[in-house]
Amino acid sequence: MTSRSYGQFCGFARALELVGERWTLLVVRDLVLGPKRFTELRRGLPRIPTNILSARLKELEDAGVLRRRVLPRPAAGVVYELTGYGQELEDIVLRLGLWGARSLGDPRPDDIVTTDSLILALRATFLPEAAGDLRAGYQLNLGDVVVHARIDQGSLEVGEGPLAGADLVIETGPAIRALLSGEVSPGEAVQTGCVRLTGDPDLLTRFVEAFHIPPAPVALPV
Amino acid sequence: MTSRSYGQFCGFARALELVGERWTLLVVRDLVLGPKRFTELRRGLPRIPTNILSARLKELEDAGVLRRRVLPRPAAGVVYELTGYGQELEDIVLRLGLWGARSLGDPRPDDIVTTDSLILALRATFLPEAAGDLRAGYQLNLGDVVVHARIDQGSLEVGEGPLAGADLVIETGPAIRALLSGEVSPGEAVQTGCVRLTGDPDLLTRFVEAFHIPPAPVALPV
DNA sequence: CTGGATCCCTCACGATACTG
DNA sequence: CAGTATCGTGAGGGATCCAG
Repeated sequence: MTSRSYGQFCGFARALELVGERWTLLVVRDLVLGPKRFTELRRGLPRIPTNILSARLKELEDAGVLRRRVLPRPAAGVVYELTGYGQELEDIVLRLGLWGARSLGDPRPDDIVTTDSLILALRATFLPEAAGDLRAGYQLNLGDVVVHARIDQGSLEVGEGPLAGADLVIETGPAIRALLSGEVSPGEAVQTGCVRLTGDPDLLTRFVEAFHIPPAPVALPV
Repeated sequence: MTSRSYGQFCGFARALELVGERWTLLVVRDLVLGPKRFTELRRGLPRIPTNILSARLKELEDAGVLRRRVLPRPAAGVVYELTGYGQELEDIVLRLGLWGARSLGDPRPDDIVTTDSLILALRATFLPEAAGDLRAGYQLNLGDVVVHARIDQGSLEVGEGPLAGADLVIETGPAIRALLSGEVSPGEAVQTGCVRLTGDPDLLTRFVEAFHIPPAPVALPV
């Protein structure tokens, strides 16, 4: 146990002791969007060994970051949900995600995209001021992950699944990153075929204004 | 190498791949305050094995977070300094530090306090609005770590070492945490002797208003 | 003296299998 | 569905050594 301590009386070191281990913050990331079952967490973190997930959940519970809740009937089972203390990590997770997105090159062969990470990414990249008075409903299909976003005068609501009556449906792939970072313009993206639209094409321009990843710091090796 | 990947095409997972390993963010923390030599970093992280420090520095350099710079004469040697990209972690580090400070109980037997972590802690806990129109110079002695802070109408400047002509010198120990979190009032702290003052005692009240740790979320086990 | 590299040992992590 | 049990491996820990 003592091996995990950094030996410093320091809030930051303490934070790393609580949530700094491998996988831990990814569990928090997925719980930011609401309570989840063990199996749902596994689905969002396909590479995590179940014993590690068990261990992380216990550690986070001990740390006061999440709460294990036994559901009453009829939905019997167990869910894990962030405590108030855990929820305060949301802003940090979003910021760190935005920071990391700038180093995100192209996906490696086995990289996956999860619904939760995409929803978080949209929330992290959203710029209310840049959205201006935009008022539109988008559906975003990234591979087989489908999410939707409703923008209404600087407010954003993102959710899982399709959006009936979306003003624009965007079908794309990993190119989404280059699009949001400005490396590829909306026009180019459509022309090269890495983005397909159904609906008003002008709304794509508004989309990339509203959701933005700052330019990559440098060209990075794989 | 592949073992370090989380297998997700996600900015947040990418961030954890870059700076999520053990010790990594503590290195960043110490570099936030300026370029440092290998040996200075060791001093701030007494428990880090030198091979791990070497490895982390290389990884951070590859990640574009820091730069290795060979100093010209007369101060020959090598310093490590954050790149612009690395500097953008400062705000995240401060926030995470403040979050973790709320779970900081009493120091464990071998816990140390470093100058850098104390300076960062003051910057993280500073509330410009709460400082109001305060204008004062403080010297804070925590054990044998000595730092000083100058507050001037919402602006803060913190540095290492004593402050000649300080309006108040605060000598204390781990009790500083309970003081900043409001668990102990300034009056109690002075009366119980866990804080000793030299200068205007009323300035201690202004101090704990200006630097504040939100209350602990729950009582936590050691 | 700074700035590491090298060695070995250990334990946490990770993969797989299995259970209430 | 929600985990526990088992076990191998590799990253971390700690001491030591070396080059400029």
